[in-house]
Amino acid sequence: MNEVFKALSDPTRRRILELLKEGNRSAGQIAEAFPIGKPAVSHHLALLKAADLVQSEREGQSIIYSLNTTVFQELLSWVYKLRGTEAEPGNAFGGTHETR
Amino acid sequence: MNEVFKALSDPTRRRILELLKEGNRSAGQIAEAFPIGKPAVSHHLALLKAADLVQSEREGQSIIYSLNTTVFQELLSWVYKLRGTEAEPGNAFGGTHETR
DNA sequence: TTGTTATTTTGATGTTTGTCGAAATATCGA
DNA sequence: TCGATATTTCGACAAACATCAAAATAACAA
Repeated sequence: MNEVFKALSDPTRRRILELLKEGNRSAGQIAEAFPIGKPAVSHHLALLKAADLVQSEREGQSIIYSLNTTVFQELLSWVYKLRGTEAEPGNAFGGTHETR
Repeated sequence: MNEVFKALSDPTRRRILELLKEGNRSAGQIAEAFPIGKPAVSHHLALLKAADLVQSEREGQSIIYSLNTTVFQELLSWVYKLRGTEAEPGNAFGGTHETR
């Protein structure tokens, strides 16, 4: 979980996630969207992958990155615990464990 | 918002938040709960305060810290946007804007 | 195999960060 | 005011981090 928060602490990495939200992208396409070099982006992607926030799959010469939304649930749980009100919905219909 | 993520990227600061969830504490009480010195804890508290994650109020010689849960809502919104399913509940009864 | 494209790894550099001890600031009680 | 307690600020330092240019790796095409 520490890796997740560390990964989210950098603005570039958060914008990479927001970009991947729009659709899967190759490492090169992601790099083009930022004013930093490809090695730097590659490094950010490695950190995001280590945190399990993204997945990667080779497709020919390219490597396609995509969001891995499963980890976001853990993140949400952590925030909910702090906030006190234990809503923590898994979907739009209500909580997974109501607290009353 | 960047300050929030930066603040959450350190394990000690996250544990401070979890400690304050149990109840308000003075800076000294917080420092006692961690194996690092008081100046370090004071620094962490300053970052948490700059991120608006905690509030502080002087009470005699002590300064009492408490959670400021309002910022967590922004944090939740950010995660929800990424996750795709726009549930984003403000309470236990459902979303603030259903997406269908 | 040779050359081209896509991506990562390496080595180096400047910046930021977490921590410390010591000093400074603030409040209270005698 | 003086002394004790509580907290923060200062100055310094080592570790971690983001970035770069250059080299290395991997897949494809000719």
